[in-house]
Amino acid sequence: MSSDKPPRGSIGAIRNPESDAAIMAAARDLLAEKGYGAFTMSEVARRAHASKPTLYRRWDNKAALIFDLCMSDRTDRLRIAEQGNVAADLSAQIAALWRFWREAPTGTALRAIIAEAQSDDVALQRVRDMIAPGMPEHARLLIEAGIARGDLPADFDTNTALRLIVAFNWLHLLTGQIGDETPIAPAVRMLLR
Amino acid sequence: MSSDKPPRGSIGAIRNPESDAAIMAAARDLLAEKGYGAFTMSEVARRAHASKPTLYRRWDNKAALIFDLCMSDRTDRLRIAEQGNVAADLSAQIAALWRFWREAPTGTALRAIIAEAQSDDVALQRVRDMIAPGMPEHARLLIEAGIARGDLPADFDTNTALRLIVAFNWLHLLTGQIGDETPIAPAVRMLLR
Amino acid sequence: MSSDKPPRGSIGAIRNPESDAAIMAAARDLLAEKGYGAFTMSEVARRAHASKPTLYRRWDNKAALIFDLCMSDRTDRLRIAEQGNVAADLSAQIAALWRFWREAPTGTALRAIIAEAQSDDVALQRVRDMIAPGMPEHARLLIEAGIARGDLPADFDTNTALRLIVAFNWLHLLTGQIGDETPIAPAVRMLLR
Amino acid sequence: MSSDKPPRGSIGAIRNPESDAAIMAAARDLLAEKGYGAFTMSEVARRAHASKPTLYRRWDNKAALIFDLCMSDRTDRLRIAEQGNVAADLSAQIAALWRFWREAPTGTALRAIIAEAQSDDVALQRVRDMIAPGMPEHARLLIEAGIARGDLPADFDTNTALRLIVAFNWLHLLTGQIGDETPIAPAVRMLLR
DNA sequence: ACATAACCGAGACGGTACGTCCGGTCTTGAA
DNA sequence: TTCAAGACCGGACGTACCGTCTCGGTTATGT
Repeated sequence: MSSDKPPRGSIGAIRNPESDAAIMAAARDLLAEKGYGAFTMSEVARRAHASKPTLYRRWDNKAALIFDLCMSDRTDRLRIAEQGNVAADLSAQIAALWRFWREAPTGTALRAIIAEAQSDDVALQRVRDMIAPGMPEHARLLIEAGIARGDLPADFDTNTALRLIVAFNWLHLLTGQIGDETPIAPAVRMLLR
Repeated sequence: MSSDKPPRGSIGAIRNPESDAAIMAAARDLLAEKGYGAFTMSEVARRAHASKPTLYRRWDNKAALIFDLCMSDRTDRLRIAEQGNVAADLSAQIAALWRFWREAPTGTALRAIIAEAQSDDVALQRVRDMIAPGMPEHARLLIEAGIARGDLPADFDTNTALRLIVAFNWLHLLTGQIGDETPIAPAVRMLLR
Repeated sequence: MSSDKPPRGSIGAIRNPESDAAIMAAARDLLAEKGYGAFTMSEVARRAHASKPTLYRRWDNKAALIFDLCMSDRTDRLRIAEQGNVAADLSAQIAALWRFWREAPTGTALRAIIAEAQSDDVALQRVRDMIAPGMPEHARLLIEAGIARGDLPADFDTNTALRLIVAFNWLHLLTGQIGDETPIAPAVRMLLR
Repeated sequence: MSSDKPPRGSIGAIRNPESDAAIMAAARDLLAEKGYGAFTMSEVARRAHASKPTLYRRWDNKAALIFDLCMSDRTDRLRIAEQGNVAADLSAQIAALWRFWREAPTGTALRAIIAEAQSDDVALQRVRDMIAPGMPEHARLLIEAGIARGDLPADFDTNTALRLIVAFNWLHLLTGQIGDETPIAPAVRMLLR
């Protein structure tokens, strides 16, 4: 899964894009297999058949790499079959996100980057940018569709709702409680009235 | 602030209770002054004029100490002058909590323990216990008073609301955004209808 | 050769003298087996069942360790059976030194430390101290005995002779030519008249 | 001093002879300015507006470049006004050599190549060749003139004397003590009787 | 009165990750 | 075919922190 035996080597004076991919893949695998506690730059380098300087040429530090890992594979499996019911759709989407976090290592990566941000100001800023107003776009689109449809009042406070949704997701992620999806529906119901 | 100059020394075959306090104080100060990134067991020991074994005799590891720090000074300044308006009271209480987190190092400690919990299962369990159903008791009392008063419907989903409040607080804490209290009121309004 | 399996561990708040010995032994072995090019602090640590911080607690850097290695086992096998002939005795002594340098890793260590001194001012100063006036004491004693005996004139310039002897030894050491002892006698003859 | 701003670029299928000179000049300057510790192939390339492959196309490795540096500018300023007194002439010549080593970076280069030779067999062989019998030619000529003149006995052991002179020079060079010329005269006196 | 036992501060220890540095090789695209 | 530029691997460097361990000493308790 993480082995193209011969090291890639340089392809000239520009960075080898293969390396980026190999490193990211190795990092993803490592995070998935061993978790954040065993996530080591040296081990990532070893698995990617890369060298530590190559890693640090591309990412300032461990936190930056994990952040990229976080960002790299979002917005994929989060497409849901919308049914025109805001509450149901939003619940389904959150459940899909939780499922995604459980299956891909993205959930673990996000936990890691949030942890890292508690002692690294640069990482903190990046995390802040992740939750800018209107930010979980998928959710915003659902809500806006609901408003357009008239299911939600025209003056619905979308940004506040979105922020509460993010907060709700993070809380469950950070406490390792994204396995049980039953809390989702009541929360969504409360937010939408 | 962290100096009772003469080292305490032993008081015999039982543990010196002064040490606990001195260590906690040193830990609190260190966290307040330098933040979680510079929070080191060795430095805590040095400041407390204690030794590392003394620390580890009382706390299993760094996470346990930080957790204790978190728990030690809660539920103090969170008394607010209730006015009988659930939304206003709840907002005031959340604002008071944020203020408390800003002023005391408790906020930093909570951030630290959440970070620690991302790679330490024992810490994770402790964090989970912190947010058990009905858990921010102060808030629960306010909501229950509102239900009793009739301001909130009898079937109001208190636990879900509480969880959303916790999530909302954590999100702002973990992203270093507890300085601006304006998001509080809209969020509370959304939760209470 | 370098294995007392159980790691030594700390003996309290003072440094474990066993560690010093174990590290020095490991360093000596490594230098003898693999040479200066493969002499690595990590490898020394590994062989000594010590940790890198333990090495660096005792020696500022690689150069300091090698220097100690140099100094640790001098003036041992250099006792020769004096015959009362200054030239013969001095030649024998130099030959004994070359033999010592060949057999013990001290020769390699000295080569290493001289090399290191070319890019490390602290090491340079240490090397300078090694060759302070009157410094190869064994040789000085032989010459002084010769003066006392009347074999050498009373105004014999001992320090200059000593310095030339050191220079001669170094030249052959640094060029890997301490195996052939034939150049010794003519040189000594020239120095003593 | 090390800047011909426009990079030279290729002149086609043959090697650009300008590069050799530019690289040597850059290397010389770097060695003179920052010393051996900061002497880096990358830095030489940067200063010479050359690339590392260009360096390695012409020199096998760092040691080879430094060696060339050593050899490139010898036997220039070492002409002295001979006075027909072997001791005086030899002393003057050694002093001139030391001055040369101090002023040109050749002294530093020689220190560097000797250091390099301690962990590189090829460099070691080159260094050995530098001190082949009869090798510091300037000094040999002076001594041979002295013999011819009758100042030195016909059976004077020139090679041994030369070797001791080289050794003496190296010792002072390697210990950074070529600034004080007072030790020269006594040493020469001892070697010539 | 004295021995015991648990405490204490100090700090060294093994282990291991971090992020940096340099030597020598490789590839591109231009000349 | 050469060139400049610069990315690449490999691996050593020296630092930091965690949690453990031992020392030498102090103090309350048990005899």
